[in-house]
Amino acid sequence: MDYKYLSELLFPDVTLTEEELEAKYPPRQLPEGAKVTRFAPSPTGFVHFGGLFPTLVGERLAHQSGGVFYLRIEDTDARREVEGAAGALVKTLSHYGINFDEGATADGERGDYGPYKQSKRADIYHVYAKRLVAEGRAYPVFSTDEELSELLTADKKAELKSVNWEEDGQARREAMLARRNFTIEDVERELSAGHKFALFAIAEGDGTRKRRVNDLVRGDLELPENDEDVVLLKSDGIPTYHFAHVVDDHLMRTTHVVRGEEWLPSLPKHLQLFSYMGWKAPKYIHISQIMRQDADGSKKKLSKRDMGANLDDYSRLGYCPRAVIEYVMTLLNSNYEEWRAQNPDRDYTEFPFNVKKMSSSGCLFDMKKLDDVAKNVVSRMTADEVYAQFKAWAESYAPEFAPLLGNADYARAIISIGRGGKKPRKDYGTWVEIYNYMKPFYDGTFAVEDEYPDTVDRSDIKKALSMFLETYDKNDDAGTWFEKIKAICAPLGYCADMKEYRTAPHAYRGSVADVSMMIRVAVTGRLNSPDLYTVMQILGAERSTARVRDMINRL
RNA sequence: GGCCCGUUGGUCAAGCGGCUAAGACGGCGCCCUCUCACGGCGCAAACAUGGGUUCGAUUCCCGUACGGGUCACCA
Repeated sequence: MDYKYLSELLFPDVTLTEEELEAKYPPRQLPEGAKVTRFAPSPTGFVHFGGLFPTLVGERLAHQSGGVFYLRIEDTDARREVEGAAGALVKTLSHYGINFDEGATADGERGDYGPYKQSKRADIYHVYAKRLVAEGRAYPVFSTDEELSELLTADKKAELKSVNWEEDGQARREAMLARRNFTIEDVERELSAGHKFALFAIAEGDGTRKRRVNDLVRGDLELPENDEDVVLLKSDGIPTYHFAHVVDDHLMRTTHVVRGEEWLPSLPKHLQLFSYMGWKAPKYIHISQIMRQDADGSKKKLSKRDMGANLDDYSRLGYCPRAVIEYVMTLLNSNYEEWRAQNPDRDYTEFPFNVKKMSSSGCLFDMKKLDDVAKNVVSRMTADEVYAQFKAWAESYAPEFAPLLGNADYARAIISIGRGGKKPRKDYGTWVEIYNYMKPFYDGTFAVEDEYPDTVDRSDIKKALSMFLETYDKNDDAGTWFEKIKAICAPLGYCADMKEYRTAPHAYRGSVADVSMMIRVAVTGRLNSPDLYTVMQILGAERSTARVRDMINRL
């Protein structure tokens, strides 16, 4: 068959040449060892938590080495595209401090290796598609519009639960061989009938033979050679992921492809295409999926509906971006926590990220661990930082509370409790938690949420609160303030000394802890609170005593 | 079902032929203590399994089991 003629028949409009493209997208001038990586999402929705892994790896690899991190939008499937998803993606990632050097950014394209949207690169793909046809390595498959729409709607074969794999495989092999069988006349006839064609690459591999391929995290792998014809171009002329990946990552001079492990099975296809093209394949890093624990205890891929799957969930729940990043870093590099312990105040970008320290087994998403990481992150922040971020959060998620934060000094005083020093307190890790923490400090949100335990005598409470009011002096320091509380104990038959009380609890009606509790509930409305003295200092004498008086009247 | 990847405490994980098998989260206990925390100290808790190789296997090889992925004109 005259493949050259066939290629002209199929791609009469190709005017670009490979030489021109190579000249337009020359090898990048970068320092030795600089890595070029990309985030290449399909704009089908929100940014998935699982997607943050490869993204962060790519970003670190590039920026740590003085390389380039770019964004390429893989919008080759128009049916699944979600309007505005690409923009939202960039925005969310930027919120997490992940920024692109080039690509389809929010304000248009940036960089010399574009276009960065695959839908705008059709003419580029066609240059190479044409060449493969001319070399006898790719062939067209025609289908009528009816057949096509049938294909497009019969989307998921997986829905056919009981697929007979053996028959299916046999049928596909036969279909494949049948498709390769055609004449030039067939093509001319189909073309003149106005039928569209998909372009397939001929698989020259032997599926029974293994080939050693390398993955930077997994090491050497034994993968079978590809023996399945791959779709290069769909009937609409747009490439599939496989072809686009090969062409784009070559032309954009990607050095390292970081992607989910679900791509591992199709790696032989990609390697084969690189070899057909005569290009050097990039290095690959396949990342394991993030799993979640199912109700029955089994592991499941973190899916879209799961809590915590959508990155924007974390904003709503009040996790600051740095906490989420920090958590991801601990999952990505096993020695990260150790490094963090030694460098509590360094930015995570200073951590020497190492591909070799990455785990190759999938991990379970652990909310508890995230919470702990978040507490650590927030505890190391300055009061100003916490104030600014919390306020921003409140404006979107707690609008009724946000105005109360107008008094910055007051809010900062609350936030400053236990902050600073070598071992800052870890009272809250999310803005939701700090919101709850702060409520008692504002009359607008103060409420008696906890009742006194039934075991406590009401008249004792009344007496204690009255005595407290009589002796309270706002000018007392913490020591004398507490001495006065102790002084209340004896007349009521409570023990002022905890040690002593523990030795003989039945000798007393209660202890100074109980008396403190009575005051605590009156002042904060809760059984638990930060240090009571400090709370009252922040609230001010007037408000504190007023709340105590209210409580006395309530009882 | 074929192919591929994986398997150290409940979770994340160190380990890379010889260790009482780290550490972190969580759990539990004790201490500190005006509460809750924070902090300190401690406890329980693991090499999936069967064969090899070896003087010696968590570590190397093979099988089995289990988990995951994948088999689209989706990515």
